[in-house]
Amino acid sequence: MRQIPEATVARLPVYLRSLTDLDNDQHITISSEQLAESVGVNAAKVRKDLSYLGSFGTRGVGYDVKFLINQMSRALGLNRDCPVIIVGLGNLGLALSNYGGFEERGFPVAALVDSDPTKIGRSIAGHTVVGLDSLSCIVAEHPNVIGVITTPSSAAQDVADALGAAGVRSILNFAPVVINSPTGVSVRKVDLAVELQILSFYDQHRQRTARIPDVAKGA
Amino acid sequence: MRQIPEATVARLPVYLRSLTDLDNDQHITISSEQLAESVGVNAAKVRKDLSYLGSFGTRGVGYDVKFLINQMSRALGLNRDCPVIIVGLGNLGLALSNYGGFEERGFPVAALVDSDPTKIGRSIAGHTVVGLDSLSCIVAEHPNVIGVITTPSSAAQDVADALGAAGVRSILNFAPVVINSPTGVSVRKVDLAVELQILSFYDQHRQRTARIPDVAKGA
DNA sequence: GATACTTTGTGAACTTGTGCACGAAGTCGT
DNA sequence: ACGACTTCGTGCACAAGTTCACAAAGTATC
Repeated sequence: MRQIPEATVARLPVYLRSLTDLDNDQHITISSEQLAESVGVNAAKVRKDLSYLGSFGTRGVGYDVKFLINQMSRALGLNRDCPVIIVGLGNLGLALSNYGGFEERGFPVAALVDSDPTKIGRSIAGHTVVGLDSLSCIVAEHPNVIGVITTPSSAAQDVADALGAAGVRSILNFAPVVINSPTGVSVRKVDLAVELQILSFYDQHRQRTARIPDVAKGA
Repeated sequence: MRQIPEATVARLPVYLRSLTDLDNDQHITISSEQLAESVGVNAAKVRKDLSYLGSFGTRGVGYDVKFLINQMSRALGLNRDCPVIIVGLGNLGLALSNYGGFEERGFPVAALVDSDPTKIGRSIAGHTVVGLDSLSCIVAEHPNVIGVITTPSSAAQDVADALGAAGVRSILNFAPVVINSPTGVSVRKVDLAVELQILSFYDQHRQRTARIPDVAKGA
């Protein structure tokens, strides 16, 4: 099978969610047209994207919802155990630890980590906070774990390196700083201020340039 | 001045942060090469991006850091008052309300909104929760306010419509659902599960495809 | 002031992503 | 079984974004 384009990969999770909703609503099959409408893109794009996973559609009918969910989950690696470690228990880290959204969507919290000795040992949202030295242990137990960095910017690079050294292969970075990925580690960044600033830009320029670009790509 | 490409707009906030850091470190000027390194992109791209704002560099020297910060802030509309309204005080909404990161980065919280009568009137992080009917009042006081949706998916579209009707022109949506933008409103989406799923994909495919794409574009 | 050096700004090639349009392949009704 | 109809899969042209490469424009030194 050919290499899946980056733009397509970024859309697969969005399709997957729509499909899950449709499955819950008892839909058996769906056409590219319908799926396209529900995620807000072009139907041809949907078909092209899905075709990278294989030829799963039936002409004249559409795609089997359950089957597609299965294939897509497999492609995204969601049939494995996919826990997260939250590193940095400041405001945002605490918030995310108490936010149940991770587990709910198939990414259970494996551990909470902080370097502050006064925080280590505390219990937060059912987890006992451990130190950075416990990383390798955690990774040994959860080989596919994803590191979530919610430390201050100044600590982010060091934490990323520590995660990499401990064998973590994927990092989601909330610290507002560009991280130099350790070798073999992929990093994605989420930055709320950046999102707000982009919105601010388009708001300020709205008057002169009527067009408001579709900004779905922001995650 | 010509229309600024979308991809460039998404990078401006990242440049701005690097420049702010550099300014704090007493740097007076910076070359495109250095700035490129600090945000992890190609130097030519930096120059082209900055050239959309105007010809602010000096050949043989580079860019004046403070001047560039100024121009960029103006372009992003950050010299205005840019508050946010958080709508939906479930787990994530509460988390973000208590997270101080918004104000810290120039986006003070103007109000907390929920539709649940048992939540209205409560005080959270120094703000009294109000109902959806108060939206127009808030917008009247804060014309450039950005709506942050942290409701369950099922309520997101209705809230977006209510925000649009109240005069909000920018929305940041955390609900894992595609919103149909009310006319004249720009919407950006942040979805943590999507980010994790993308990471999961590349992790699973790492073995066979050595290349790990640089995923900086994720916000 | 002339020469060597640095760095910008941008035209042009190249890569990636999008959308159309249409043949292929299936279903459905008769 | 056959024709009408639906929908997929994909080749192709076009648009957007990236990178290269180099002239232009400045600084620094002697």
